[in-house]
Amino acid sequence: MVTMSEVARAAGVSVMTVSNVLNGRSNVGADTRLRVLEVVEELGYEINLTARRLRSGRTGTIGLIVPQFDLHYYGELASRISEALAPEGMHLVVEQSGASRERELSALSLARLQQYDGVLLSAVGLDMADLERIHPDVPIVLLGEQAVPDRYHRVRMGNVVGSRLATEHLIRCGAHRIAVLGGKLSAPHPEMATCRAQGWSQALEQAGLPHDPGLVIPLTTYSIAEARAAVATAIDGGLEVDGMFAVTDEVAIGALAGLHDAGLRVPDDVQLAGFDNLGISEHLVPGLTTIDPGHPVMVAEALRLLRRQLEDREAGPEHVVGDVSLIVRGTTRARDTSSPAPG
Amino acid sequence: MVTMSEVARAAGVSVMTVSNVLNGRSNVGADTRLRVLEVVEELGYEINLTARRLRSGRTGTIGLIVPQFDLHYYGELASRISEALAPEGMHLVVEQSGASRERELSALSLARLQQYDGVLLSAVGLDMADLERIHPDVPIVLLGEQAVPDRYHRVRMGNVVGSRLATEHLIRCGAHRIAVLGGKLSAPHPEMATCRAQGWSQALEQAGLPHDPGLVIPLTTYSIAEARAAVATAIDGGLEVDGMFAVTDEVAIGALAGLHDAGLRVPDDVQLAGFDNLGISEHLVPGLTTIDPGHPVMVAEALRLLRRQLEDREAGPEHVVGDVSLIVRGTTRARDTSSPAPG
DNA sequence: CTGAAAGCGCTAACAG
DNA sequence: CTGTTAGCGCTTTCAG
Repeated sequence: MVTMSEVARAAGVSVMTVSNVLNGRSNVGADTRLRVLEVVEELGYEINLTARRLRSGRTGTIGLIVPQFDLHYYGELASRISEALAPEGMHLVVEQSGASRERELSALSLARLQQYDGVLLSAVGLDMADLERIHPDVPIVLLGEQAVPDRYHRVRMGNVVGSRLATEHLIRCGAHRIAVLGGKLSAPHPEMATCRAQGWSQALEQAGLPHDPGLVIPLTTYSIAEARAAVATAIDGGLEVDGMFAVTDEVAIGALAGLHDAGLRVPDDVQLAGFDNLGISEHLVPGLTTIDPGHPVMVAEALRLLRRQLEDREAGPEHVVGDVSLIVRGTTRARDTSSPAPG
Repeated sequence: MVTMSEVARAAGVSVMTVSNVLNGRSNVGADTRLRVLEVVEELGYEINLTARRLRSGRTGTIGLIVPQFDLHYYGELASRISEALAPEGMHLVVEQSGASRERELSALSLARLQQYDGVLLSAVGLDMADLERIHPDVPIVLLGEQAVPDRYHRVRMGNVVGSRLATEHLIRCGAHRIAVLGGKLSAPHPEMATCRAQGWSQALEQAGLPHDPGLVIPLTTYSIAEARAAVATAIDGGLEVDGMFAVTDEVAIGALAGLHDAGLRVPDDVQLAGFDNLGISEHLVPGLTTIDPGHPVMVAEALRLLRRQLEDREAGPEHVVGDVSLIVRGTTRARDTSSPAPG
């Protein structure tokens, strides 16, 4: 393990000069700089980031904490953020909180947070009280829908609007009985499933269509497998629908399989719309009609909020809501002109 | 920011005693321990992991470096490893190397590697020479197919066997002209695409079927979108096949869409098999016939090799190859008994 | 069972 | 432009 002082000795300079060279500071002569770099190369020296961090407090690393690596949404999110950070010379590391409150709390321990210059937190298990208790001195931006104390910076999607858009589209295309897959009518605090169910019920209400609890197919993990089983079971159990709004594309994929299991065709028997516009959604057969939450903007905003806090620790919290748009594909029919469009 | 010495002072003990309590060492009296813990709680003290790391060298963290977060295979891998590590009190952080050689090399800089107790590296852009040059003093386990210097510990899938199995199954089910999507017939060093193409050609050769370069549909990113376009283009360009072996499930998903674009039905016109058995593959419509690489065993082996090195830095390198198995689903037809099964 | 001293490798602050 | 001094917060080592 080569240290900086060994480099300094070999180059005949002080450690400070080596440090200055390595940090690109301009207070080093050109020839000295060159000699130092040669020795660095020669000895194969690499800086000890841990020591630098202990001394300087900066880490050069942003942490992203997500509930599960294997939900496609989070993989895409991580990928986007990582690419956006690279040009700024920062790098991203991703941790999985495992969706359990306990592990999420442990991921959020001050000890772990301190390892990052900033943290993007896509929490699901934490509630208001947990977040209230935490007083990190690391900039944090919350991604997602849970209710959070005002002092947190936060970026979230236009859940209600998007869900209403998707449901309205199903209605325009002729669906009259529309289930919500993964929806939740009430919860102690707003969360993704309740926000999206709200948009669904708003659209149905406005169109004078039923939106009773019988049309809600609840889910707990939002996995493809669970969604598939839930849909097949619901249909086999007598649920009659001609449309379905899935709260995420991930569960819409499960719905596609579950409807097929139940002997129903999409979009002929049941039309389907999702939310998230995953990369894969375009390439399903049929392509999934869905809501695009404007991923690039969301990522850019999240990083902007982080940078603001990095530059000014006292920056007042901002609360950004993304713009959504409807993406029409094959799981919904061409607009049914025989039935009057509402609104 | 509360420090250990503040806790010590408040508890009326030395920092060493606080350290001993926090590390669960047994050389502290029960009452002292209790008092320390009370003060820790009271002051909201949390250990500074950076300082601990600088002094002790241990980090409690394993790093996983993958080319891309948004390929489903890596998301699933990361999720599995993270869950397997949690019970051991270690935790996983994942980095994206971005598939470019440059960023992969930067992820592999000693500086970055030193931040982990061990590293699981799923490299793609690195070649033999790069890996030869690196002499990390952190335990590393390579996951994947690239040729690596002997001194590296390594876990890989049964690529050739699996691909042969998949192709043989297509043949048994009546396919005669079988393309390989994403295959590569030659490369400077073995890699996933060449290994899997090799299994494909072995099966065809043995059955006396064609396996000429015209049946190879090359890919560069192995993304769904690229695969879809490549398949549609190949078919539109006159490629006539009744079977297709996709080197990954990810590209098989693209093939499903591309074949549909080209007006071909799966499995009626073209049968399809993939490799990886992703979580989603079971839930496609039709379900994807694929090769299961035995994920749990691969993960367990990778962690075993890591532990071995952690316990004994001089542990001789091991080279593990996983067992594969064929998973038959709807993208292949029931066995075609009218055509003689080969072999 | 508890404590004092030393130092991990680096950088901030200042002196020359 | 370069060097010296001090110390980040912890754990190792050794002494009581």
